[in-house]
This record gives sequence, structure tokens and C-alpha cells, in this order.
Amino acid sequence: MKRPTIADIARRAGVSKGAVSYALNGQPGVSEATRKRILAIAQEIGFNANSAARALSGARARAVGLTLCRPARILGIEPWFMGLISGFEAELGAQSYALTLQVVASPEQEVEVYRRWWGERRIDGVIVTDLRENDVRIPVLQQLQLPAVVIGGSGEAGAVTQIWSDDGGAITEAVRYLVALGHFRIARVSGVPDLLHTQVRTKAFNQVCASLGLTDAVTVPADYTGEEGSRATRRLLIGGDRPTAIIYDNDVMAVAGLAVAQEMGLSVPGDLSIVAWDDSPLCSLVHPPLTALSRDVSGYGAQAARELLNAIDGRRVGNVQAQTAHLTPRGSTAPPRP
Amino acid sequence: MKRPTIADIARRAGVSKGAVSYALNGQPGVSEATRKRILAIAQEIGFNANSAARALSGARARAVGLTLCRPARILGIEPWFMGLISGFEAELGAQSYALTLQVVASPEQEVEVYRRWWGERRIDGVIVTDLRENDVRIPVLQQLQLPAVVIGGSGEAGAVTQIWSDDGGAITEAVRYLVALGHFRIARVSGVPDLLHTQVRTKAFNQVCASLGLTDAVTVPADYTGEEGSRATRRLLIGGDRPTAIIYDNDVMAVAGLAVAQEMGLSVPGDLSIVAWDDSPLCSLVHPPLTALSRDVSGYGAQAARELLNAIDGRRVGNVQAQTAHLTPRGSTAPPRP
DNA sequence: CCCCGTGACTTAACCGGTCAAGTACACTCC
DNA sequence: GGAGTGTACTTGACCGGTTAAGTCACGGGG
Repeated sequence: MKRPTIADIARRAGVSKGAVSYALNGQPGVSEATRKRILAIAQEIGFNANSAARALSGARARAVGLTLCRPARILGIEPWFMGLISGFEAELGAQSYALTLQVVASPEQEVEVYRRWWGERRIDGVIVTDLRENDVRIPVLQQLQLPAVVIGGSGEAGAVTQIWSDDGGAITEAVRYLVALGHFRIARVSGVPDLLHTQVRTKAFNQVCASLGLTDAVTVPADYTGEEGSRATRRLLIGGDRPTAIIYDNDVMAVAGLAVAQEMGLSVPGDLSIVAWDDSPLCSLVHPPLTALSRDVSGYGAQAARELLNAIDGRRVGNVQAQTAHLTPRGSTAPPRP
Repeated sequence: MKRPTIADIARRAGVSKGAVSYALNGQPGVSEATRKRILAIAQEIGFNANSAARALSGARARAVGLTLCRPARILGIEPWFMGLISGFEAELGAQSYALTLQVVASPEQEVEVYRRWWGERRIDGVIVTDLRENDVRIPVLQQLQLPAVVIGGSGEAGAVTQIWSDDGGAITEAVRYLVALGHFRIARVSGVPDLLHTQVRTKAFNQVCASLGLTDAVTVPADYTGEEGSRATRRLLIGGDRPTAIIYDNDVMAVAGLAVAQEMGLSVPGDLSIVAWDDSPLCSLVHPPLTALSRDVSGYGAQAARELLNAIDGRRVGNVQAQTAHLTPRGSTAPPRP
């Protein structure tokens, strides 16, 4: 089926291509009557502007890019990204921007993809997640002057727009809550230590534990996968002075930890309290349902997309703080057994 | 930063734009020496062909589209889609095709998105999931002559390329296995009944149960969410003659079912055996780990992407059967207690 | 009556590739 | 020596939009 172009509309309306372009874009230069006639014809023949032609003549590509840098096996089960993506979509769809996705294996590959996308004029901007210390992607974004918004990390991305939430505050709340319940041997299973938000959380965790006099607070690094979550949990629980509460950096590891505890015959929350991060439906799915640090992930995504569209339109906003995760107590936390 | 074009390369190499185009695309018409020189310059200045210009002059957009038609809250936790997506990517990335994503609310919206994408020449083809009976999308795909591959559903999509797996065979295997263990009150919690693969499974389930003389085999429809999975499970377990085994249409509902059983004080697998569909890491994460109908979801996705690229290149292949899901026994199934 | 301003268009260049058709030159062969 | 055949390019049209610049008719003011 031959797809209609503005030339087709022009012919049928008996005007020039230019007039059609003005009419469709709401620009002055055509009378109201002609505009209506042209719009009616466009509607009738199901016209959609060729995005390539539009992009070619200097306009936007009307697409933004997202790279995901986690192994496929983690992506599938990690609710975080899908939550983010559906948030992006809510915002982008409304402005009829498309979202282009690419799964990569390393930050270096991400840089390659950014360069390629930008060179191909395929996208107008990118959303950057999983910020690291001295992230290789930031200088490239600046060099390319590629509009971007960085999720997580406040101030670490130089001049690039950033959106972040106060993870330190959230973890502090979680620790205080556990201490209030009577716990004093609290451990933590963290995500990938290279990631900036992991470091923020670790620092805050150490700080609040120190300030509350919890001397044996320990963080075991893991990688967000269930397997590593199980391994870390096992390591913590077979020790002599085993913790009475564990905080996990995501819900997948928390669920895995719960399974390990059950497998070892420990009761949750009787023998072990569990706090998860990122309250996906997964947390309420298991038994007992997990106490979690909740936040509106898809709202976070929507906000990020909004900021990116701002950045693309040249309205720069330096640094946006999103809602802080708040504690949602459920059945997996209780005072420790005496 | 000004992005380099073939004109820039042409100037530096002292040849015409046309020669550069031939050189970059591996076409005859330039000498080997010139080609090398041009490629070196392209490499040096970091050239990437403008995809809009390329698409405009009749070539491919080098992008394929995927619409996801499930509520955001399900998408996040449903490992199936992310598995598929990472499979697509593995294949598309290798051919440097981009994947464009759109989350929609209804099949009608999906149709709209297809029309828009096609009109905008934004994509070369689409991947269609969640086939329904008399699916409204199929005639539109044919009308637009939009290359497509339909996942799930063999024969129901007319002339469109399809890829499917033998879900009936898989569920038959699961029922036979449970019967061999000694179960005869087997229930099933299904996915959305409108979806074609749900119907295939239901039919096969009823058939094998009838042939094995299981008279009270019942299917409770749900919608793939944890909440519905819990509700359906509760409904099944509070009845008088409660089943000793339940088969779930996805792993999220199976995990929810496990939690309900534990909450009701039933032991799994002692009092209740559980079989999940789509063996994501989630199944091995919980305690006990779930027996599942496994398949290589991301391999399935890769195969679908391959078929789509074939269809785009005009190499039509009618109907491809993917690997049948096979039973992976784990801790959630055992003979029923006498 | 003429000039000027304005609204409603048309014209044509341009974006950055692709590709059919044309050209220039070397080389072979009768 | 001239026709014929390649090879290695160049030229220029074209894809489908956008947009600056140009045209033309009409109306009002001096």
C-alpha cells in the first residue's frame, strides 16, 4: 500500500506542498478555511508525516534512547527497569515520542551506542541509568552535546540534567525502624558496589549504624541477582553471631534471602527480619509479605522522561530530587525473639 | 558538535558523495585502494550514516517495533516480556537494528500505533504478542503489508509469519507427571482467557484430564497478576475437595499461590504440589523452588526476531515451531500425602 | 490614481543519503 | 587505428518533509 505524502494531500486540495506543511503544523500562512480542508483530507486518507523526512529537514527525530546494561538473566526478573520503562512511556507516548531500547553488556558499549544513535540522528536524547563513579558516559554525553537525564546521582554528572532520590535518608529510616523494634545485629546485602547509588547507601548505612552504636553492622556486596542474594544471605546466617535483620538493596535478593532463611528452618520474622528495597508487587506476593522501602518507580520514570523532554527543548533544569523511598512495614519485620 | 556527513568524507578524500556511498556500502564502483582510504577517513572522524536520510531514500528504517499491551503494574514483574526483549535484542543488535517500544492499553491502541509507525516509516516491521481470537491486529497488518511475526498461535494469523510452541503438549506432560506422582485432583489457574494460547492450554488440559479420568479437573481464569493468582488459589483451596496439585499459567501466579498455601498452613509439596509455567529465575528463588514448564524465553525471542528480519527481507517463512516447554521438576512437586 | 502593507499562497532550496545514468580513461583485440 | 569493453569514478535526480524568499491580489490611505 502506497503511503500518502503531503504531495498527495496537496494535489487533492489543489494547493502546494508548502501550504500543506503550514496547515498541518498550525503555522500561519494559510487561511482558516484551507487549513480545515487540508486537515480533513489528511484525516481521510490517513496521513502520517514521514518521520525520516521530518528528521532530515532539521527537526527532531521524536525518539529517545535507553540502554540497559545488565545481563539478560537479571533484566527479566528485575521489576525496576520495567517500572521505569512504563513510566517513561506514559510521558513519551503523550508527546508521541518513541522509546528506543538497546541491551548492552558494558558501559563502554553504552558509549558506543550513544555515539551511533547520535550520529545516525536516531534519537533526540537519552536516559542514563546505573551511574558509576567517574562514569565514562558523562564526558561523552557532554562532548556530543546529547541531551540526557541521569537517573540517580546528584551532582556527579556535571552539567547533565539529573534526577535522584535520597537513598541515604531512606536507608537511615529503615535502620532506625529496625533498631526501634529491638534489633542491634543488622546486616545489609548490597547491589553492585561500582554503582553510585550503592555507595551512597553503604555510606549512609555505615553512618547511621555507627551513630546508633551498632558495631557489627556489615554490608555484603552482591549483584542484584537471586543467586548472589542467596549466597550472601547464607554467608550471613551461618556465621556465629548471625544478624537478626537484613536489609536488601532490591526485592529480588530479598525474596531469595527469605527462601534461604526458610530453607535453614529460620522463621521470618521470628528469627530474622527482612527489609527489601524497591517495593514491586513481588514483595506482597511472597509469604510473609516483605517490609519494603517503597517508591513510585514508574512515577520516577515519568518524571525523568519529563525532564529529558525539557532538556531536548533546551529548557535546562540542573538537578531534580524525586520522592524519597518510604518504609512500608509488612509481615517480614518484627521484634527479634529474646 | 557538527555531525559528519558523507559530503565531509568526500571532501577529505577528494572524491564525490556517490563514491563514498559505494565505498561505505561495499558496493562495486570504487577501487580497493579508494575504498580503504574512505573507510579509514570515516573511521577517523567517527562517521555514522544519518538514518533519516537513509530511510528517506527508500532504504530501511532499520528499526522494528514492539507494543506491550498489559497494565504497567503487571509488566514490571512479568519476566516473560523482558526475557523476550533481551532475546530480540541479541538478534537485532547484531544486525544493528533498533527496537522501538510502546506500552499501550488495548489492542485497538496497538493498531493505532502500528498505523502511525508505518505511516511515519519509523519501523520496518513489528513483533506481535498476545494473539487473541479474531485478533483485530492481523487484518491491519495485512492491509498495511507491514512485515510482522506473530508470537504464539499457529495458523490463526493468516498469511503473517508466525512462531509458536506446543503449549498443549507441555501441559499434557505436566498433567501426566502429576498423575504419575499419584495426584488425581488437579486444578489449573490460567492466564487471561481471551488470549489464544490460554485457550490452547485450556483445551489440552481438559482433554488430557478427561482421557486420564480426572473428572474434577477445573481451570480458574485469572490474569497473570499475583493478586489474581492469590485469589484463584484461595478459592481453590477453601473448597471441600481441594486439589492436591495446581498448575499455573505463569510463574508470578505460582509464587503467589505458594504464598497463599503457606499462609493457610499447608505444606508444599506435602499438601499441595505446584507447577509453574515459564521458568524464570523467580521459580528457583523461592522456597521450595518451583517445578516449572521451562523454555528458553530469550531464545524464543531471538528466533522471532530472526524470522522478522527474514520477513522484512522478503524471505517469507510461514510458520515456525519453537522448542516445546519441558518439565523441570523441583521441590514444589511430590506425591500427595495419603 | 498610485503606493504600500498584508494575507494567502507558490516556488525552490535544503537536509543527507542512494542509485541510475553518464563520462573519462586505460586496455585489449582484430 | 579504431571499435569495443571494463573500471573507476562523477553527476544529478530523488526520497518527503521544512522554510526562507518570492509572487500576487486586494484594500486602504494619502
